Formats: sequence, C-alpha cells, structure tokens
Amino acid sequence: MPELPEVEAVARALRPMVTGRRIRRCRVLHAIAARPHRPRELAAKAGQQRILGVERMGKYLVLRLEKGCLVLHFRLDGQLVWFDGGGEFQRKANRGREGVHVDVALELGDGVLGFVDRRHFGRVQWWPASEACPGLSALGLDPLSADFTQERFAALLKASRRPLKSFLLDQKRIAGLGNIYSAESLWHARLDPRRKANRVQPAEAWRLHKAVVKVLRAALECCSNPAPDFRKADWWFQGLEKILRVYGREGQACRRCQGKIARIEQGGRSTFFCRRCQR
DNA sequence: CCTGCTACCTGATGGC
DNA sequence: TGCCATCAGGTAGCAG
Repeated sequence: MPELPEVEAVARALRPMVTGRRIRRCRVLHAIAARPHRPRELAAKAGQQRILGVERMGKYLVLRLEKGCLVLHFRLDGQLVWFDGGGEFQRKANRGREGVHVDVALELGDGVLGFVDRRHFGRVQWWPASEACPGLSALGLDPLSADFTQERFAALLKASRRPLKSFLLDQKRIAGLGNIYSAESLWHARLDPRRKANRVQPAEAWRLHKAVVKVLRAALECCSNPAPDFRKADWWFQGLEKILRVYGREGQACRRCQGKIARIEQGGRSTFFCRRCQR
C-alpha cells in the first residue's frame, strides 16, 4: 500500500485528530503486529501516555509520546481506521467476515484508533527513542526535504553499482520510494530501470532527481485531496490511477512515445517501463 | 561492506 | 463451481 506520499497524507490527516490526546489503553489484538516485541510490552509502554506529535519518516509513521514513541509501518496493506467511541469499536472490530480486522487498538477516550492489516506484514512497535528503532535509524535522505539536493543525489548514485530501480527502492539511500513511484520516476526521467546507478551521466542524474521530486509532490497532492477519512472502514486514496504514467500499464501504449510498455522482474518485483524512450 | 534472494502473510483474480 | 497459480504499493535476514 503506502509509499511516502500516502504515509505523509495519513500523518497530516491524523495529526490534528490525536495530538495532545492521551492513550487510555493500548490493546494488542493480534500479537503478530507487535513482533518481534511482546504484545504485553507494547500495551504497557503505550498505555496512559499522551501523544505529543505525529510525524512521517520515510514510509514510517511515528507517534511521539511523553516517554518514547510508537513506530507504525504499514508495509503493503496496513492502514488506520477510526472508531467513534467504544460502542462502534465493539460492533465493528474483529467480527468475522463482516467486521473490520483490527490488530492494535489505541483507545483515546472518545474514539479508538485501529491499526489494521489482515495480511499481518505491518508492525506497531514502541521504542524509547526513534533512533533506537533499526529501520528508522538506517533511513537515508528524505526526498521531500531540503537535504535532497542534486549534489547529494549524484553522490549517492556514484556510490552504487545497483540497477536504478533497486537503487531507488533502497531506503538506506533515499527513504520513501516504493515500487510504484520508483517506476514512475524513471519513466519521467526517461531512464532504463536496468541501468547501473554509477553509470548515469550528470544530465541524467539531474533529470532523475527532478523526476523523483515531481512524482512524489504530485502523488502527495493527489493523496491529500480528498484527505484520508479514517472514519470509513474502507477508506483509501482516490484517483491515483490518473497520475500514473507507466505503473501497471504492461502491453499498453507509452504515453510519451506510443511504444509498448514492458513488464520485467527486478529483485523479485515487477518493473514497468518503455523500452523505446527509457534508455 | 555490498548485493541479491527468500521468507513472511492473506486475499483477489484469472485460467482451466 | 472448484481448484490452482499468480500477483500484490515492503523489508528483515541471510548467503555469497
């Protein structure tokens, strides 16, 4: 599910809903969501704590608490659902096929924030500080921050022999791109995803840098309008298809040159690109 | 250190 | 209709 733009839109929508509120109780309904931590530990550390702030780091969502922080990662399918009060939660949460599958519930007094992931890839963990979380401390540059300069991007490219697609997916270098927006960025930059990062010429590096920023900003704009509505159990981002130029378009005509969009496998995942204009 | 592969889970979809 | 294979917006862990 979510890459940087989706998580950023979630952070912005969630911030006014929970900042300053106290977690009355944290219930771990599916222990796997807390792994490798113990569910009781998560419940104990998160319970009775006030939420001081909400931020995004890479694809992670971080809730700053009075002591430590809650670190959420949605992986492929995770999401948040809001229940108005305990009654609605009782009626809807974990009621079999009809209900909403909730893994972790944060009870906030007049509402319950549910972390939802049927597939159980997503995680909710408590850490004494964000630097203590291995995934967070290893994150590279945030591509929407001022730190993401052409110079630093060029230096990262030069230091890697990996194919561009794998390079862009590596969260230790640039944090936040996933399978969709890496493919989209390469399309906009007219670069073949199989090219080695350190063989990219300066003008091409410049194009890719611009493309990454442009793609993420456009997606964030789309994800923010309309803003996520956690109150609907099946809310999801609308209209993303219309901003996608290449992802998921195998066999269709390239929107730039009419070439046929190809799908290949890289690192066990699908990459979509145009063999004709991406070189 | 760097890179590439697999496991981890569940559900939806499409072909036979 | 059922059954099987394939695919899904991610990352940790491990081997070479």
